[in-house]
Amino acid sequence: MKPTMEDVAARAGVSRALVSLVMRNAPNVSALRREAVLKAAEELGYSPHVMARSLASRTSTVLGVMVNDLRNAFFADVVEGLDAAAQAAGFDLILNTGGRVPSRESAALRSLLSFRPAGLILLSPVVPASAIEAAARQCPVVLVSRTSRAAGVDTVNDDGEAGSALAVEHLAGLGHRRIAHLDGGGAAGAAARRRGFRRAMTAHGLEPIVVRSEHTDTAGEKAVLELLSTYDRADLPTGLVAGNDFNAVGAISALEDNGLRVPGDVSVVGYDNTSLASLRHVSLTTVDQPRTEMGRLAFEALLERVRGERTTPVRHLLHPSLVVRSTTARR
Amino acid sequence: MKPTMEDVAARAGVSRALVSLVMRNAPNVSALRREAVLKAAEELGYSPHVMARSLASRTSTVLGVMVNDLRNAFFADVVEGLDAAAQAAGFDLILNTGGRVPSRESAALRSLLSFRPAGLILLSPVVPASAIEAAARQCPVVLVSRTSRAAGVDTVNDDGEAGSALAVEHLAGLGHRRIAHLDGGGAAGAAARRRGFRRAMTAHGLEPIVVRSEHTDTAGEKAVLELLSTYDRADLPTGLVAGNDFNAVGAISALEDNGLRVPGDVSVVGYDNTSLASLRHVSLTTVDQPRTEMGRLAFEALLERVRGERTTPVRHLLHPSLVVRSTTARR
DNA sequence: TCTATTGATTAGAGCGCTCTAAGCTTGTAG
DNA sequence: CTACAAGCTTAGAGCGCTCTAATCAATAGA
Repeated sequence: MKPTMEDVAARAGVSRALVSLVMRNAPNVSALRREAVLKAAEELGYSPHVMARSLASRTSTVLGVMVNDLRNAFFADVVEGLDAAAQAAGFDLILNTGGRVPSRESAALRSLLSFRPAGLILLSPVVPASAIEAAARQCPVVLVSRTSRAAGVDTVNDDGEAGSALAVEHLAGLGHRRIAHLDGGGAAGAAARRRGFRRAMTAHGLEPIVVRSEHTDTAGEKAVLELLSTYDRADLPTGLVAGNDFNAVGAISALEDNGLRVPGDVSVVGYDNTSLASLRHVSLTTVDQPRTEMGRLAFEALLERVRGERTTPVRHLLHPSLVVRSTTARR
Repeated sequence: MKPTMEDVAARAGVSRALVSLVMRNAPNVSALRREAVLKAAEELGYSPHVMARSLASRTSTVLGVMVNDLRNAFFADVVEGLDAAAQAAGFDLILNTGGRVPSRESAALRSLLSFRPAGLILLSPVVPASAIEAAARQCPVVLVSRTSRAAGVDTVNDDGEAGSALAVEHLAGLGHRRIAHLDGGGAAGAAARRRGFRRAMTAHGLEPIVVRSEHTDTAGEKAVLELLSTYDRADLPTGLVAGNDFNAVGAISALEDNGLRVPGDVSVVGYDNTSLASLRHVSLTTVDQPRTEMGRLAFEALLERVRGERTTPVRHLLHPSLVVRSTTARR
């Protein structure tokens, strides 16, 4: 059995309360006793029991994190940022996945709440807003990649509209006029990207072409085939703004299979700046969001709430940036 | 403030102990009272306080998980498998990263242990064996992608030797005689893969060629350039067993840049079967480990220990399989 | 009718800690 | 010599729950 505070106290010849003070390194403990306690703790291999501490102090150092899919590199990066910030501030993460299934997410949420966490960070949850608001009544909640109007909920999002606009501006700047967007459908963030594309295109006096697709490489291929069948070669869009990197890579494959060179004939821009994009073999021009930073900001927002420094909601909208590589060229 | 068991008891007109029984759905509670308690709990939005429960029952439903890098898709997959199994069995994960830095990992370990978890699962930790054994004295420990001789420690590893052998046999079967391995150096699992390569080659009466490399795409490129500079075109290896998928993709880029076609002139096999490998654009023949399964097995091993069903260590060595795609062809 | 017996319920101690209020030393001033 | 801070230390209640042992009601057996 692990030693308890009582054991340490006995060995150091002091009271349990004093051990407690030393462990929380409170002031007003004489150096003599402090040393003695530390020595005893060391010898016994004592370390405080977080749960007991949490119960007694009515405070929590636990943050509940729900991520719908860890395999998605985006979330993994956010969690990394989150973890780094949390660890530095002495918080622990309890992690759950909901798999983008509302019922499973609800269960995951309940499970997290039963820890009475200091706060909750939900990465792109699909549960109804009412469930989020209910959770927010128990502890501060930060949403990543999802919006909310609730007062107890902070949000951290990347500006998908701005990202698409960046891509459009890049292509337009290179002289492209016929530019198509491979739309991500119902995927997270797809709507904003589509909106941004439309807006930027009309702002440049260009006709927005939107092809329905998905955030996968096979869908990217299919979308290109559809373009090829609806347009004459001469009228084919010369610029493609893909829904994400996978989608872009699929599109590139299909283009090359059909004798079109990238970026010689068609320029392609991805979205997400995944590790895939940076491979020399792929070398995809793409839009990058500050993912780790998003995790850090989410934690920071939570911390402010936990500390009671802020009660009004904050809505972070992070600026994406364009990473120019080898799949885009002057028209 | 969240309602407590006392509140529910008061509302249902029963004792706190009865509420406790209902919450743990113990037998020997009359349907009448059970209903009343459940109703009261529902109305108050009550859910048990896991930490208090854990403290009182002297049991834990928390599993500590340390992963050195979540961005690595391998670990993310393992954690997914772990999480699914744990959730199904009513366990919660508390997650930490150690970043492959021994000192940070030790801190992470300490932090996990302060939760008095039911068990610990360490993914490819770099802390010294003594630290792992110390942890194992406090609770069962399962190691993933790392071996141990300690009696209190179970291990789950993929058979890297077998994986490399699979790749060699595939290439040899296609008629290749000059086969080189792009070695992963000190990366996790690299040693086993190298060993397996050597062994399989000599078993086939072939001369093993090993080029020092790393688990990145740029290192893959460099390794190929090195091969090109040391061999005449006619003597160049016709088969490459890369350290991992990224490495393989880098190698392919370099080969194509130098006028060699894949798989026309050179066949390339990757390792890990990452999402990258399955992209049609890449379509890499590669070795797949059952990653999610590894997570599941790790949890299962832990559960057996927690339940006291087993006290002798178990060493899982999982069989990889070959996924044949388009980067390998008959010589 | 009385006592076992069984099943349902509850009182109360205790898990390992925190925290308030009280107690004990000193040292210094009156 | 007494009074009184100021600085350390500790007693003890309590966090929300579990669990043992005791209580109580109801039924069965003699």
